[in-house]
Amino acid sequence: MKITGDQNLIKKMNKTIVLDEVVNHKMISRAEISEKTGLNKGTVSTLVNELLENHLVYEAGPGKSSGGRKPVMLLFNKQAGYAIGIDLGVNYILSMITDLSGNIIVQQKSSLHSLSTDDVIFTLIESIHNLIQKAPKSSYGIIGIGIGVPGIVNDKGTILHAPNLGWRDVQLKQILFEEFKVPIVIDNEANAGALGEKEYGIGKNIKNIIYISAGIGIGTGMILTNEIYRGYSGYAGELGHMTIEASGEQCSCGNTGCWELYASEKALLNQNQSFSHDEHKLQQYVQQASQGDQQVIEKFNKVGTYLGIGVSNIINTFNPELIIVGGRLSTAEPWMKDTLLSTVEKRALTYHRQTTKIIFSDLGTKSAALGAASLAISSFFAEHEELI
Amino acid sequence: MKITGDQNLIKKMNKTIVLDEVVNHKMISRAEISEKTGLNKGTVSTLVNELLENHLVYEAGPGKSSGGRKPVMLLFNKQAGYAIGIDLGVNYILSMITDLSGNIIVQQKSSLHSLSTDDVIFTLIESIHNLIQKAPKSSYGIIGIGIGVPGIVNDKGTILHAPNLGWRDVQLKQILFEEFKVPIVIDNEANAGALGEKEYGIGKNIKNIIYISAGIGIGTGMILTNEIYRGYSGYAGELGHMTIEASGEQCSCGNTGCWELYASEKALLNQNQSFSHDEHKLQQYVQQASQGDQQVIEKFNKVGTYLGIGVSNIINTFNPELIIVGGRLSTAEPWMKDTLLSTVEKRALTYHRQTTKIIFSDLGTKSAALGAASLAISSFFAEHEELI
DNA sequence: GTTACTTTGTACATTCAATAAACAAAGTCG
DNA sequence: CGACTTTGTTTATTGAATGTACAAAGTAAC
Repeated sequence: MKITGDQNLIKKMNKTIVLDEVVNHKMISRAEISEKTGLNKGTVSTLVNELLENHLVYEAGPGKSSGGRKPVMLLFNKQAGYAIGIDLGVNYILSMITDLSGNIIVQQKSSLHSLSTDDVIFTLIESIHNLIQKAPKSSYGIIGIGIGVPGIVNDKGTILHAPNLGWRDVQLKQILFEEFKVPIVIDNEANAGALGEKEYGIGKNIKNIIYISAGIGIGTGMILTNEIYRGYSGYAGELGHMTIEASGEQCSCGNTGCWELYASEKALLNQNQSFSHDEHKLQQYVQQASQGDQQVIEKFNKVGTYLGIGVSNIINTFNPELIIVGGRLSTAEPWMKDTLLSTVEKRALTYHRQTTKIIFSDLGTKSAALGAASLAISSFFAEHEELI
Repeated sequence: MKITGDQNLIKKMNKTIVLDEVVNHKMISRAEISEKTGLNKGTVSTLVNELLENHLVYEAGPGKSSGGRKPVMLLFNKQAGYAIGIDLGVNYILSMITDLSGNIIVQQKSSLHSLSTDDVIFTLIESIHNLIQKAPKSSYGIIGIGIGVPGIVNDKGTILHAPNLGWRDVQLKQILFEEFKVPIVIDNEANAGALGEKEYGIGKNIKNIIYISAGIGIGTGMILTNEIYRGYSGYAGELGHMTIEASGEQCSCGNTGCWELYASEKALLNQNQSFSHDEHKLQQYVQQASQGDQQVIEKFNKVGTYLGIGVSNIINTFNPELIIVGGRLSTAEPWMKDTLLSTVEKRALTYHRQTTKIIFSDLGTKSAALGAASLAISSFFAEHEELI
C-alpha cells in the first residue's frame, strides 16, 4: 500500500520545516519563520507551540526590534537529549557524546591491541558505559548509539564482513541493544564519515558529495541528492576495490589492480596483508615527511597520484559538487594534494572537473564518529514522529 | 522558500497515486483502487471523476462481479496524446511516435551520411515533421518531443560536447522549439536508454539500475532510488572514461586507459579515432562471428572480458539490483556474455555480485528512443499539473 | 511626552480535502 | 424470491492551513 496524503502528513511536513528553520538559525522568531517558509503566521504559531511542549524548542526572551514589537526568539533545544557516536577503527575506538546539534560534549579514544571480536566488543561496551555515565541529564536522555565500522553491514546491523578486522557475521546491533536497551544504528564507517561531513563539516547544504575514507583500505560514502546512497542491499560504495589497473597487483579480494592497493596505507606499507600492520607506521611516515625525508615524500606523492586516478573516475561517474578526502591517510595532505590535483587535471573530463571541488576533510578523524552520532539522532526523530 | 504542505499538495499526491494505479493495471474499478491505496472510497470517486473530465481516464463498461454489484472498469486513456521519441545516433536517427503508455505507433529510421550540424538537424527536423503528420488525432495532440543524444547536455538543452558527432555547443532545444513550438526535452542517450528500460523494458519496478550503452563509446545511465541520477551539473555517468588500466592506451579525452578503449566498438575497430568509422563494420563482425569466424569471436570475447571489468566496478560502486548492457554492441551478446560474466565472477566482491542481475537489453536498439519519449511524457505531466 | 506608524503574535471565521457512515443501485446465490 | 454482497455516491464531520482582524509592544518624529 502506498503512502497516501492526509492532513497529518501535511502537519508533519510543515512542523519539520519549522523545526529545521529553528535548528538552522541560532535564533529565530515566529514571524521570521513565517516569512522564510511562506507558512501563515498562525500556522507557525501553532506548530511552534507544539514544539515548545515537546521541549525541542525553547523561548530565549525578546530579540531586537526593527521598528515594532520585539520578537520572541526561539532556539533549538539541543540539550533535549544526547547521542553517542563511535568510530570503530582497525586499531582504535573513537567514541563521543554529542548534543542534538552534533556538538561534542565528551570524547575519548581507546587503543585496540587485539582484534578478536570478544576483546573489541568488551572494550566497546566499556567505552559506552563510561560515556553514558558522563552524559548530562536531559529530557530524553541517551537517545541512541551510532557506530561506524570498517566493513559491510546489512540492514539488521550485522557486520557481514570486515576484512581489516578479520570479522565475519558479527551481530553487533543485537549485542549492543541487549546491553544498553537504547536504539543502535550500525553503518559503514565511510557512510558515517560522509554524513558527518554533510551534517557538521564542509558538506553542509551540498547535495552530492563523495567522501573517500582512506586508511588501511579505501571506503567511500556517497551522498547523492542529499541522501546516503546504499544500493540494493546496502553494500554500495566499495570503490576501494574498483579496478584501476586491470593487469595490476593481486588484491586479497580476488581482483587485481584494485584502487586501494595503490592509494591507501597498503601502498605505503608495501604489503598486501591487512592484518599485520603497525598502528604507528603512518604517523611515523608523516613525521619523516614533515622533516623532509625525500624518500617518504615521494611515497606520498605517488599515493596522491593514484588517489587522483580514483578521484577522476569518481568525477566522471558522479559529477559531484564535492569530493572529500578523509580518513587517517588524509593527515598526509601536504605531500599528496599537488599530485592528486594534477592527476585529476590530466585525467578527468574537462566539463566535469570544472564543477567539482576537491578538499581534504576538515573534521579530520572525527567525521565518522560525528556521522554515527547523527545517524542516531536521525533515527531518534524518525522513531518519534509524535515529537515532531 | 521551501515547499510547504497544504491541501492542494495532498490532492495532487493522491490524484497521482490514483492515476498511477489506473496506468499500472489494464483495468481497475474505483473500489479496487480504494482497497489498494487505502484511500477512502469517496475520495477515490472524487479524484477519478476529475481524471475523467480531463480525458486521462475513461470508463469501459461493467467488469466481472464477485458477488455484488458489477464494478465500472476504468482505463488509462493512453490515446489522450502522443509523444515523439528520438535516438540521435552517430550514423542514424531512430524516431518514433508513442502513445502515453509508450506503445510505438509509428517508427522510422534515417541514415546519416554527414555529421555536420546543419545536415543532421535538417534530417532530424524532416523526420519529426514526417512523424507529426502521421500522428493520430487526440485530446492533447503532440505533447512533446524527447531526444537522446550521444553527448553531454546541459539543463538548457544545449549539447555542450558530442565527441562522436564532432559537435560543440549546439542549442538543439532552442532550434527545435522554434520549429515545432511544442515542449522539447534533450538528454544524454544513455540516460534515455536507462529510462526506456525502466519504464517499458526489463527494469520495471526496479529502484537501482545501471544501463550501459555500448556503441562507438560507452555511456551510462544511472537510475538510483527510482530517479535518473544526473549529478551536480547534469554530466554524471561518463563511465566510458573511467580508468581501468592506469598505464594503458591514450584516449582522445586526454586520459589513458579509459574503459571504452577496451570495451566498445573502438576496441573492435582497433583504432582510437571516433569519426572515421564505418556504420556497417559492427554488423559485418556480428555476421562473421555467427558464421563461426574464430578470429572475430575472439575479438568479441575480449571485449566481453573488458566489459566485465567495468561491470565489476559498477557492482562494487553501486550495488545495483540490475545492470543492463545495451547499445549497438549488445547485438554481439552471444560472444561476449560468457567472458563478461566470468570476469565479474572473478573480479566483483562476493557479497555484491550475488545480488546484482546482469542482462543484455531486451528493448534492443529502441530503448533510447522510448526513453526519450517517456521524458517528453513526464515533462508534459509535470508542466500540466492542473490535469492531475 | 504624545501621536502615528511598525512589527509580533494570537484569535476566529472560512476553505478545502479526506474520512466515516449511511444509502441507493445493481449484482449473486441458495 | 429473499438475503446477502459489492459498488459507488452522498452527507456530515474532522482537521489543517489561510486570511483578516486585533491586541500587545515596540519605534520614531514632532
